[in-house]
Amino acid sequence: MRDPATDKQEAILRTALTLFTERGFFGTPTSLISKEAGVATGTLFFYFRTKEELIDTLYRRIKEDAAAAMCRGIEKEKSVKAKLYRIGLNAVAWGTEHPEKIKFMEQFAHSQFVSTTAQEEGMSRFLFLMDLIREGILQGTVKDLDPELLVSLMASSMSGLIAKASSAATPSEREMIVAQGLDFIWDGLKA
Amino acid sequence: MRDPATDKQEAILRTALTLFTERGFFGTPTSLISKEAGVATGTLFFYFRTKEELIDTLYRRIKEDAAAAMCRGIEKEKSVKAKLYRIGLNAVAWGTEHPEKIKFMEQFAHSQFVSTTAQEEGMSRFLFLMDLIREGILQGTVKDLDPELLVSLMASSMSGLIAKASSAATPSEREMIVAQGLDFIWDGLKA
Amino acid sequence: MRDPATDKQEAILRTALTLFTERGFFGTPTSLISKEAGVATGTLFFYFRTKEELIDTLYRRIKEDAAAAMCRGIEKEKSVKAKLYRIGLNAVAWGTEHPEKIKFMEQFAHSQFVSTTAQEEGMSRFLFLMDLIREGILQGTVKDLDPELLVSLMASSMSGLIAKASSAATPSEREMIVAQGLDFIWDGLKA
Amino acid sequence: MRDPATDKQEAILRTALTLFTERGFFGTPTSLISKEAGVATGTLFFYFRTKEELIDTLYRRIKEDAAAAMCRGIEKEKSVKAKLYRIGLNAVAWGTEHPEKIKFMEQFAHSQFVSTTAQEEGMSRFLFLMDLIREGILQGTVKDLDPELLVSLMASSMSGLIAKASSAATPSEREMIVAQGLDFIWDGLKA
DNA sequence: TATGAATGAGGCTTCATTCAT
DNA sequence: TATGAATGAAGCCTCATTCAT
Repeated sequence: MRDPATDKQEAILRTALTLFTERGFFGTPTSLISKEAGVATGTLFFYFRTKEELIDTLYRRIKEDAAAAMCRGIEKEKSVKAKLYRIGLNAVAWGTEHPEKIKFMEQFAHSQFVSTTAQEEGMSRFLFLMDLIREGILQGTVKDLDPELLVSLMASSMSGLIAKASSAATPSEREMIVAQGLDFIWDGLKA
Repeated sequence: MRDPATDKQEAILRTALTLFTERGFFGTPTSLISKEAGVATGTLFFYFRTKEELIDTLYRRIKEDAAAAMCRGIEKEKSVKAKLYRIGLNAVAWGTEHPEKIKFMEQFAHSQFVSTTAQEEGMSRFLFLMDLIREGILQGTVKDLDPELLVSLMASSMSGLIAKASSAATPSEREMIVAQGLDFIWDGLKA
Repeated sequence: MRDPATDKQEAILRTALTLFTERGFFGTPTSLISKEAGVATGTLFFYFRTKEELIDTLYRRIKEDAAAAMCRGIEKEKSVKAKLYRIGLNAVAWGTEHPEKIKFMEQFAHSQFVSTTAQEEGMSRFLFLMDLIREGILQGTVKDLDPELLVSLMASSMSGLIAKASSAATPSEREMIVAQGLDFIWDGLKA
Repeated sequence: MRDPATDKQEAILRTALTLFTERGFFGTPTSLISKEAGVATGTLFFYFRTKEELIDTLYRRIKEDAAAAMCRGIEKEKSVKAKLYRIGLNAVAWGTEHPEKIKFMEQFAHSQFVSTTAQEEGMSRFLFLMDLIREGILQGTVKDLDPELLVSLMASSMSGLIAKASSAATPSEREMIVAQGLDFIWDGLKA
């Protein structure tokens, strides 16, 4: 069923993600990636022309994955508030399930190393958040401020919340942290 | 008048900060730092045994600087809310005045490259924030939640706010962003 | 016909031996070795992870070579005395034919630089000498002293003899030196 | 009573000897020597213009010391054999008392690093050995061979003997080793 | 005499990338 | 597609030596 060629590419991406989060972009030689992935050095460069391209590809995949995860079930919610809570819950769930991906994204965002094209492109995937905020403003449930500012504040608090939630000792403790954190954010947003 | 020995060390630190924020830790060879600082290669390693030690030293300096800047004038404020606003204003002011330092700190925080000793040590400088939140809880003006969580949420939103404020086109626009951002944070915190 | 990969490794070893004996371990940069061997810098480190590993490998090869050379034809000799003479002749012949190898071994033996693992391991190759001495003692033709002491004395005189023989002007002079040197050693050993 | 200046020079020489034998010439930076000797980096280069000059000076001192030690009491002995035994005993005694000096000499002798001037010059101090051998030949007690060869054989066996004697567990064991070793050498030399 | 900050050439090694097979 | 030997530029760091004080 599987294309064996694609399998190698996938193995490289999977291994790269693990190693990058464990050792950083610069602490991870491409030779190590190929060794751990069980392919030859040349194979990596057959699928990705440069190390940077490998990193970019990884970035796009993860961003896509994150966006998809956050939207899940959002259409079932009615109010803007409920939708934002759903997004928050999804985000935290995804973040705690894939801590390597979160770590990768953060490393990527703060590395001067990488081409900014991928960085900007990725932003577009979160435009639905902006739309949601705008909707809330129109309805009068969200503060009538610059939507960009609100999205930015929301996103940054969310990233702090995910970090905190990931370090929770038990699932129930995590749930409480998430609930309180989402309240913080909503109280900050609401009109 | 100046101690010439100290001058060279300072020149290295100053140059390193600029280059690290422009090109990243790994994009900045030590040879470039010494050249730009106007000293010999060996001189850098006379003052800092390794590149890592240079980065750590820079980190500690900046953290210290940031903590001092944030506390400025805090004793004049009476209420917890006023104190938090003052801290917020200070933080944003410092961040927009020293964008390289902000950039450096973020890069440092997300780099697997660097020893975590400096990282943990740095945290201790911000314990006063925790104390302030605790005071607010006791007074009933702040939500009665885990203070660590609140500090974490506050700090992360603040970092988003600083980024937004730094990109403001005019001072008056910046002021507005800051005011709105601090309202967001306070509304999230308040009981 | 030749494995081209092995050829490069051999070229490196051959060049390294020459340069090490001419200029010493520390007077020979790895960059010079690779240049003279006609390979890239990286190639040397592809075959030998460190300079030390290169030196160790060279040491083991030479030790092996020496041991093999010394044993040559020994089985044809009957008496212990004849065997010892044969070994002595072999040793001197090998030493004068490969002065670089002798020089390398001496430099290696007296360099704190190098791992002692290779050093000890090498000793095992000369256990047959000990056995021969023991046999002579049992037969009553060799002094009944600690065999280790006798081997040690024999080996050290032999190294002096090789040095002297190598500096002989003519082959016939060399033969005479060797004959006299072996007499010295045998007279020292015999009961 | 002591010239304080001379004290520093002596401290440097003493420290250098220790460090050189422990870590090798190349494993011992001059900076470490000065630090351990308790002087400034510049001071070392005030007394010795280069590192090489320091090593050479050390070499000459030790060679002188060794020659003096070996001759001790030789005039009391009558026969050539007795004199050679006395020299042998002296040599072993000196060698086991000053293992660092032996180690230093060997390292020096096999290092391409160092100027050969000092090396050759040092040889002259042992001409008395040659004279002694010549005397033995004239008397008919020593083999009538090239005296240079005999001295060379004797010297090299002696160095093996010293190594063996130094590793003796008890003084009485050492004495036995030395007696047997000197017998080996004399039996090799005698007519 | 003595100091130690400063120098800079040079050493070892790494690693992204290529290319013949 | 896949391999892995080979490349060589470039990085970090060492250390003998100098010189102003």
